[in-house]
Amino acid sequence: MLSLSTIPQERAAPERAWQPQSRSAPSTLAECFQIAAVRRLEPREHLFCEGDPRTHVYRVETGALCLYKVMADGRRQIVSFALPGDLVGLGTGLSHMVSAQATSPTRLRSLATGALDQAARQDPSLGHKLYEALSDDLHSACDLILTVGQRGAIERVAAFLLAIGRRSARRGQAGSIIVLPMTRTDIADFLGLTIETVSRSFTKLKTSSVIRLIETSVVELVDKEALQRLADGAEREAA
Amino acid sequence: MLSLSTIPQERAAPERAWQPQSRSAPSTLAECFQIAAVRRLEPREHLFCEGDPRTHVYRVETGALCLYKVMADGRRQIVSFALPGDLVGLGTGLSHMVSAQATSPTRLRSLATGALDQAARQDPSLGHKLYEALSDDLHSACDLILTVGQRGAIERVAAFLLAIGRRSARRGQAGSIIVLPMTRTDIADFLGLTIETVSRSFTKLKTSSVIRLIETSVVELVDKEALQRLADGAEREAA
DNA sequence: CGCACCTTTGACACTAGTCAATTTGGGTGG
DNA sequence: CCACCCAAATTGACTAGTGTCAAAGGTGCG
Repeated sequence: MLSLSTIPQERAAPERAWQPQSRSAPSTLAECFQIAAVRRLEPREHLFCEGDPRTHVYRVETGALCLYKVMADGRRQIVSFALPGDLVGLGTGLSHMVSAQATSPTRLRSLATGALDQAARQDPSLGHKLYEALSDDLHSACDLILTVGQRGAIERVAAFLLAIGRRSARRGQAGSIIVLPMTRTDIADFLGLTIETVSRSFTKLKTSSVIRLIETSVVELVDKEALQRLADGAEREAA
Repeated sequence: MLSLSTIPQERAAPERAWQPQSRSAPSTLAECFQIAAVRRLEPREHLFCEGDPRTHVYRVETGALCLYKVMADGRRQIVSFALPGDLVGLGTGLSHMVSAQATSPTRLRSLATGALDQAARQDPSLGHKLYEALSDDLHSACDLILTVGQRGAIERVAAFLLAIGRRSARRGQAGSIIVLPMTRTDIADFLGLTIETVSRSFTKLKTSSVIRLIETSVVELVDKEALQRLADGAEREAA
């Protein structure tokens, strides 16, 4: 990460795209996005839908998006949550393979795929950064496959809370209090459960004093070790 | 990653690695692997385990691998099957994020990551191919998340058979007869089901004449449209 | 203040998991 | 060639964990 001290901050409305502040082409990912246009989304507003042409790559500044797929009969599976710092829209297809919708008020920056590709051609290390970001996405996807394929309801919720906790920690939010910038429905569609089961799982974790519900979307992870044990499936007769 | 210009040969078969047929550095992915060392794996033999240092990238020639993660208590989730033509071991981490095990007699070629990275630096289009392969893996992972998170047992098996069918078609195996180079246990661990449930689902599909079991691992997809409807969740009161 | 929407809680149904027995298939040795 | 053996697959009976349906709180906004 580089110093953000001198970065031109965008303010509210006009959101001009960029002014060529220096003649040198941007070479780092951070520099690319510093000159990128800002966009705001209201909760439930879509950034793009599955099948739409893939025109831009986005970086979440604040708020959160969910990336999801839907089946013909309406069942929805959220494949990942994009939180501040995350890139959205990577990949090589001509069209998006998932839909992207804000789950809370969200600010993000957008960069035309063409511009990014060109910058990557000029600077291979930038290309590597994109490769790395995609690799991280795949890593997260594998973790979710494990969770959804093997864990029971409480295990899934425990794993989810720990994962969100780790991500906020990596963004500097120390401490054991985490904010969930999404509804129970979103969590359910992410974990492959129903809202009722998610709600019941929260209640059980609360009752057993492993977590504390400060608000419905603000959770204190009181006992992370216990949460980890639950996520790993203690409570079984061991294998 | 260091340069392993003299690629480590696996013992066993003669299978000489390469004869420098031309002095020009290989530039396409296919060329890179044509000069790569061959390796053979027996069923159940591991190529690498989760956490092992990531030293090589592999391409499956014949046979099949499963890539999986295991939980502390032994539950296993297969994250993908690598079939002929597929690349294994991509990504940027220092160590593998999954284990890789042959599910049938398998022949593959291995390329040191350092050599591949170097080749990619010389030819950006090769780097793009790797990026594309990783993007495809992510795409497949998302499909599996949808399957495991939202579909019922028969829906999962139907979707699995169709996916395998599409993949063999892409490799030139036309027709509706597919070979499953893995056990029922592997299929179960891939779909997040038990072997009993997988077996019962096969039986139901067979009974309703949607598939025909030529051998336990050779299936004829008699009615692909019906299979697709099943995978999409017809049989529900529509949403 | 009251209306929506989200969340929580309860009662019941049903899918898939568990446990157990049987059948099938492939390989080995007499 | 056949008998046997082991592993994998199938089938059955029963159970547990989630989903479904329904209703009752909470919370925020107009």
